[in-house]
Amino acid sequence: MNLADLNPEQLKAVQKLDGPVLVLAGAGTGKTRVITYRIANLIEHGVKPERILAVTFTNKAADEMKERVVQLCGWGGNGVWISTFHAFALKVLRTEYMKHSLPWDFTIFDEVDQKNLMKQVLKELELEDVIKPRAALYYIDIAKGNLIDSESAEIYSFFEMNFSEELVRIYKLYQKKLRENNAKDFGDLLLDLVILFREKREILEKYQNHFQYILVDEYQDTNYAQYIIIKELAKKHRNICVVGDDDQAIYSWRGANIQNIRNFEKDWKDCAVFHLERNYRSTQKILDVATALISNASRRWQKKLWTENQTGEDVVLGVFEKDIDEAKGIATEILQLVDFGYDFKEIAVFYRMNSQSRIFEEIFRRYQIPYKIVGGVGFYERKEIKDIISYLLTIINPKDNWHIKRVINVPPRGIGKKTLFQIERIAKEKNFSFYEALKFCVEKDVLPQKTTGKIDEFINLIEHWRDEINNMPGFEFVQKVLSESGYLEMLEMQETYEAKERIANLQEFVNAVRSHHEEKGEDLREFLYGIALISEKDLPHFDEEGVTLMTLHLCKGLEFRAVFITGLEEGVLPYSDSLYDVEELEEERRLCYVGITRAKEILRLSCSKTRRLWGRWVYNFPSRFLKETRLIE
DNA sequence: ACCGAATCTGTTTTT
DNA sequence: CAGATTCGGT
Repeated sequence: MNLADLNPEQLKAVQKLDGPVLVLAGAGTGKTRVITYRIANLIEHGVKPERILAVTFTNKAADEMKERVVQLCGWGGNGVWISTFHAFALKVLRTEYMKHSLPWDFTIFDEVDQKNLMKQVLKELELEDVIKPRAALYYIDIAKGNLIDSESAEIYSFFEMNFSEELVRIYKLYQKKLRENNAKDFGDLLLDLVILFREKREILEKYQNHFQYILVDEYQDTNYAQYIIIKELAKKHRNICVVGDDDQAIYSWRGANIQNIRNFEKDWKDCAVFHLERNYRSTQKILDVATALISNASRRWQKKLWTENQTGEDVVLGVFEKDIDEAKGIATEILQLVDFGYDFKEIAVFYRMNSQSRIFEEIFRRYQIPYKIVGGVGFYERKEIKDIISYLLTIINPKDNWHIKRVINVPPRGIGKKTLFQIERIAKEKNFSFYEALKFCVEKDVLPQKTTGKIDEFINLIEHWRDEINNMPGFEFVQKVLSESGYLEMLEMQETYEAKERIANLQEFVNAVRSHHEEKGEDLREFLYGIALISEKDLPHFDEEGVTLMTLHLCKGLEFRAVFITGLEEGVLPYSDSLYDVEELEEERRLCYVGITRAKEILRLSCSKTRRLWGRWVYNFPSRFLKETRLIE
């Protein structure tokens, strides 16, 4: 580590090791550098790496941080606890549950699982016409983020709306079903950690004592639960350093509370505050546009970003007739940039919603521009991937009543709806797990002979895999399950383009298992138990050549030499639902600001007069943000 | 039990 | 427009 790499403000933030520290870091001001150097500095001052905790929001940020810390401090850097909030919570919950003989082997439900479960809940309560699964899940997630569990007294006043009674019932049944499936959702991870800390003081104290130094990245995006977790953990040593930028708060819809960072100075009275305002990333002209836009935001910390970088190219606005023209225009410009010596992977295209990516895919293929889409339908959300994961979870966890139902008839084994219903009934009556009920059916011969035979075959298959799982490396085992289950065969028979794609995806999954094993030393079990926390962003895109396509939300924390921000229209950016809500509009502006500040040299904004949205042609006005940046009128 | 066709529905952003 | 769901024929 060389402290000469830092500017005066950065240096101060890195050297003030003890006590609460707030670092207000504007976009591109070397935030990550401050965090990593701080960690390195702590270690140099004799702090044991394992007594430092650094929390981030995405796995990608965590991995990057880890890498840079190791670069700075060598092998010792590996000991630092660097992880996302959710991964941290998961790790503590598993460890402590195991120690206290609580069910530690729960699975984590992803969005699709959550929605399916919620559908069941609503059906059972006959509330399908009252509220949609998505909406119900949203309210529950917000409740969890505010530490309102389904049994607490405040729950009634928390849901203050005309269907709060129903919501409470929904919440309770949803939690009951999660428990029955030995599962937790994302919100539970944080909520249950707080509950654990509250119920077992000695556990909290153990972690309080253990972590001498705590760092939090993107603090402006923390929700109440995360805020409490950090506050409690830091109570003992009071060495807490948070880094953030209220101008880049874009997750309020997920329960993030911008006040957490705005109130930090009140929470920690004697805290030191450092402002990072020197931007190292963008040209002056890009910064001017960003500043012009964000100066329209209210109640912000006054920051004045400055740079000694070059003036740079003008920021250009492109106005197009149709969305397809926009895509073509951008494609043309990308090819020009490449002629100028830019590399495809130094260029990014941002948009508000995933659905906008389609048209770029189409045009880029036509123009022979290599591209990679980040996000969208996540790799781990694809049907075939969820299927193989379900097989594996069924194999390693006999109590899993959820995933086994997903795979029992995929490929078709002649075990249909009626049979399933019977088995569920038996499971409920006898208080068996689904798997136990299956075995029971075979032993007692309660079902038609034909079906019994089919079920027996399935059980034998599972048992066989359970015997074999420890006899070979994880990726080989996955391959084995794929072929012995008949899943691969089923796809191969289809001989369609789509089926081929699916087979390729499964192959990629096998590779992912292998690389996780080789790089992180994780065994198959660990990999599976954490899989719901892995996002598309972490897939090995690596040196893949190509223009990056992604949503504005995903671009935070990244930078590119050239950036295109598309769809700057009223109703798209800002998004239509936010047009009449001041707070939401502010967040849309910040979202746009985040996108702009990713650009190092070239920034192009664009809008289209009409575009096909949800199957219809819609006519939009240019975004108000364009006026605010003074690029029009 | 299975498959394909017809019909319905719901549309942001994500750990 | 695409995905999920339902329905009807085998």
